[in-house]
Amino acid sequence: MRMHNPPHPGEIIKRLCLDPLGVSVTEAAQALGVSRKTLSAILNGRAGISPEMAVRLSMAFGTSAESWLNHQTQYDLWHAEQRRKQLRVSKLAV
Amino acid sequence: MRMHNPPHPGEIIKRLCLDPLGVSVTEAAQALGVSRKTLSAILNGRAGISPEMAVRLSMAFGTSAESWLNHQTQYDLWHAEQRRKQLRVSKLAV
DNA sequence: AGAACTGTAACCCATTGCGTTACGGATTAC
DNA sequence: GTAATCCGTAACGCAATGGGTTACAGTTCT
Repeated sequence: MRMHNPPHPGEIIKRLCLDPLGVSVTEAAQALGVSRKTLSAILNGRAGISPEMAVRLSMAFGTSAESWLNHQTQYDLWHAEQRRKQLRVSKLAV
Repeated sequence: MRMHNPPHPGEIIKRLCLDPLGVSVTEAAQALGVSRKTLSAILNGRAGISPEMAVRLSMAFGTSAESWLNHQTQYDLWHAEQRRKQLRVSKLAV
């Protein structure tokens, strides 16, 4: 289990895609075919990357959709793990 | 991109966890701390594995939460990829 | 027959992804 | 100094989804 809070995938999109290309949020949103608000929410960690958005990212930036979704999974999982102790679950197997 | 429709994670839970242990859906739901309906929906592919459920599964079956979430990610991604052609996205990078 | 297990429909609730519209702040251009 | 951009974000609405409870029908086992 990861010790440190992983960055939300939005930071990664900004650092690895938008910044290097010098693309504005507005331009990127138009290219992705989503509203500026939707992309902004992702970039600022107020929304996650949906499966469809992962495919859009792969199409616009020539990356793998899987990697984006994995970033999101790792992020979600870390937060879920933080609440592990609050879950009352009995063991069914060793 | 995977060619064949991957099984929904519910099938995997049933085949790898419930069946080998001879645990009923009712028993497993109680152990997991969720309603029978919730587990049934997952097992029959009418619901996905949420991050919290992945942690529950890892607690009950001694498996890794990450693997369960990855199964779900692969499943979701495959279905999103099926609609890739319907997405109008412009390329921003080579 | 009776008990246990299962799938599932009908509701309710909270969350979340996405859209549009609109506003205020910051930055840049003229 | 004024106008144009760009950006974050609040306020709505809509649809989907995870989860709970209750309830009914169909199996299977005792």
